[in-house]
Amino acid sequence: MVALEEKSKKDGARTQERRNDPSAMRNRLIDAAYESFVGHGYHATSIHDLKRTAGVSGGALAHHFPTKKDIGLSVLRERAVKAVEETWIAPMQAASGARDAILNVLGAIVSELDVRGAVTGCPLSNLAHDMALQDPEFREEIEEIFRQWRDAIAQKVRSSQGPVDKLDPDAFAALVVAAYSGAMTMAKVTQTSAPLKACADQLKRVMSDLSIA
Amino acid sequence: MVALEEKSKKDGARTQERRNDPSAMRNRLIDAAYESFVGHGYHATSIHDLKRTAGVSGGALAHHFPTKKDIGLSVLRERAVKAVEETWIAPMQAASGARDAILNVLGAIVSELDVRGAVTGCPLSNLAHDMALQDPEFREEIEEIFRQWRDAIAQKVRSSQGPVDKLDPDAFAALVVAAYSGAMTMAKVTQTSAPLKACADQLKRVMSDLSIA
DNA sequence: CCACGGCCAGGACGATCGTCCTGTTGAGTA
DNA sequence: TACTCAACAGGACGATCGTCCTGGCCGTGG
Repeated sequence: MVALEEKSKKDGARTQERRNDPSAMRNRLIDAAYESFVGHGYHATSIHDLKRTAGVSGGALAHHFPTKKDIGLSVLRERAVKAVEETWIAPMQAASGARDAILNVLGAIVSELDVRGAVTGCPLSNLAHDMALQDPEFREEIEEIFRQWRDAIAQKVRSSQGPVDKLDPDAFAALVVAAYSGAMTMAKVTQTSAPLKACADQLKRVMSDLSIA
Repeated sequence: MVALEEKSKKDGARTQERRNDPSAMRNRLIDAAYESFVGHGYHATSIHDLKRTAGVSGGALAHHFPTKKDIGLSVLRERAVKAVEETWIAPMQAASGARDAILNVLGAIVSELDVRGAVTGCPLSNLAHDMALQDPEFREEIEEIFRQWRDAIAQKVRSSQGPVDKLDPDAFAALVVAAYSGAMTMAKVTQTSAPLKACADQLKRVMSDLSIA
């Protein structure tokens, strides 16, 4: 360390095989951040944790994301919105009836929870809880994602029910999102899929009684 | 501080008017911790924040709560459990019918949100999200509180419905808790009581259709 | 009244926080 | 090939984290 510089001793353990690939580097960073923010929380995740799990240097991180808030916003805008889109919005739009679409999504998530051991909860809900009140920009971003989520469900409910039904599609969509989100919170706490199963069963019965196709 | 000791100069700005009152000191600490943990989150709250808001010294805090985890456990056991008890369990047990009890609680909370400007969300849900996976003891404690909460609702539903109804009280209680918890998450994100109102309306209709008294 | 132990003030401690700085290397451009 | 700047490595920086230590004060049992 003092005078014995061994920068290229043999060839072993080079510092890094550096190759400039900004977008890949950026994606590694956001992916690691999304996983950690969802799994452990925004505040519980340190910059050092991200550097370690993503395997990047401080310089690279600072180059792509000057502050932690920048990472948080990018996670919301480029990962959270996509997760909701793939898990909920796309299946809703693709399905023929609202009832089956909702129950299928819930069933798929129950299966997924049963396969893997741990339950980390609803990603968006997790992010919402410790990011929403942290910064107004966070809150607005999350609010928009929730809105699109509810709208996709409400839209399908609207097109699936008869013209004379006096059910409010928006309010019912809010109930579905709330029930799922809250059930995932309890699933996270109990580390089982039981709360989600119970809510899915109840929603099934409710939709039958409310004549939602 | 060196040689010029001015411990009783006139009488102004004494260090502290110390009076040993351990239980009051402890309560101030837990109250401040509960408020901050619920409002800003467990990880987002530092020990220094607690010392400042509660107005206690480091020595006092270390005496009553050696570690941050100790504060967290005490907040769960001595405040969170009581909050759920007062807000939900007691009203459920006191009411004659499950339907009115649930709708009254939801209505009261909506009014409360409208009175004050900000929405911090469901206290237990907030605590659950960034404490449950932090420590197994946290998780078990929160799980037990959720269980008591659901049981109180299920118990009232059971005693409010006819003997031939094939509704599962436990599953329906899970739906109520999940819907409320999730609605409060959205209310926190939108900073309005609208999501909670929507869910309350839907639950009202659902309970009518399910013949829950 | 005295001594003793619980109670509490204030600050030190190493670790780690988020950010920024310096220097080097990669890959286009001319 | 020579130049240039974005992309990256590695570490320094002050601030703050959670914890613990020293020492003085309070109230109670003897």
